[in-house]
Amino acid sequence: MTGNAREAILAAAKTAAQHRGYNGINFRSIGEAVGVKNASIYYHFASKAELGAAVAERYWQDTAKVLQGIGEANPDPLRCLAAYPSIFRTSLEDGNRLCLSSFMAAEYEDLPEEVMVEVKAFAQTNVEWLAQVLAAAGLGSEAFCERRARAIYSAVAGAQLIARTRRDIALFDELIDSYRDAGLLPGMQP
Amino acid sequence: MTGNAREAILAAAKTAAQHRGYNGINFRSIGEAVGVKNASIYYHFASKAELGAAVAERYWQDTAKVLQGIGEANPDPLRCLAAYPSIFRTSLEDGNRLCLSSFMAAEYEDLPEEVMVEVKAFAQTNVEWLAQVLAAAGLGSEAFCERRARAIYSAVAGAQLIARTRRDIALFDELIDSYRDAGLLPGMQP
DNA sequence: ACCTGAACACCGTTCAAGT
DNA sequence: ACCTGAACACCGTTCAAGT
Repeated sequence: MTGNAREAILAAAKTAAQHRGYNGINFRSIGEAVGVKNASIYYHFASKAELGAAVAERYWQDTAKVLQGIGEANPDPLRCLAAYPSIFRTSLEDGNRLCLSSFMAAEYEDLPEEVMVEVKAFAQTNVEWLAQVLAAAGLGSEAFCERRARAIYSAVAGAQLIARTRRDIALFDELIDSYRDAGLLPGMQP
Repeated sequence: MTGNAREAILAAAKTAAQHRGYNGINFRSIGEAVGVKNASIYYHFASKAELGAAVAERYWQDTAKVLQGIGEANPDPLRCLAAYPSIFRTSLEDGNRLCLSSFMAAEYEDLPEEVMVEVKAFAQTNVEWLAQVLAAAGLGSEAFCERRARAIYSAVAGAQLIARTRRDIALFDELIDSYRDAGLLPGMQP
């Protein structure tokens, strides 16, 4: 049963971070949600920075699993690429949340180094997965695929950011379609 | 001479917001920078929300002027489009700052409605300018140009967000080049 | 092993008071 | 007309103390 409160704190902090970013992680609110006093959180996490890093770490690890699942469910690399934006779309669907990484990218001046490390790991996970799938689709050299992977990742993150501002999932879909029409994303509807 | 302290407060708040977002606007720090006590700021701005909205409003108005300048300096619409990303690049050059709008898009759950209105005006200004230039370049129907304008804006904003995280302007340039190679941005080096 | 109350310096905000 | 000091509730954090 050990780690039960720790898990609950982590879950509450993740929800808060996805809605309001690192700055939105509030020890008193989390304590309330979990059923402990805010001082108790320090028994489980040495600081807000450590809690934030733990949230971000788990976040990119979860995303890595989802990406792996997409790869396994879609033997055709072009289908994988078509499914990729759904990760970002899901966040918007689910309470108009922003990708944790984009959030923290915006906040980064206030971000402790240990949190930043995990944010970078998230981007790295996405880019590596995309580069690999682009290569499997035979779309170009290794260097080209990595370059294009970075472009896709940043464009999709931008689409999520903008769509969120308008609370408009249809706008997100339109932006992704435009990327596809323009040739940034390899063609094919999901 | 009236409005002198008001201007100084606005300038200090703008700098803070460009580095740390709306949450980074700190009345005590701004008071110190301006040479007044934090309570005095309330004489000029009724609340942090009003100050934030004033900062965001001036920000999109300044950007509108820069866009107009690009249009006047480049009779060729394709040259205008090639110059567009420079607006976002300049922020990164100048202290690795993020476009105020992207910042506030990330923070938006905490953003007072009056600030949000100005953030949307910034996006609108960019998209309208882009759509007009795309149309002038004869790149398609009005509907197509507006759609593509939104895609360019969100992709460039995403590139700035990601490049900022790595404190790497070269990455920003590479992403923009990739967008151009892929066909999202009409071709031609700036 | 896990939690708490009380305190700290810091924040936005208010307000009565000063010039 | 413009500014201030003192107070408020709120934050992250610490720490001695409880079970």
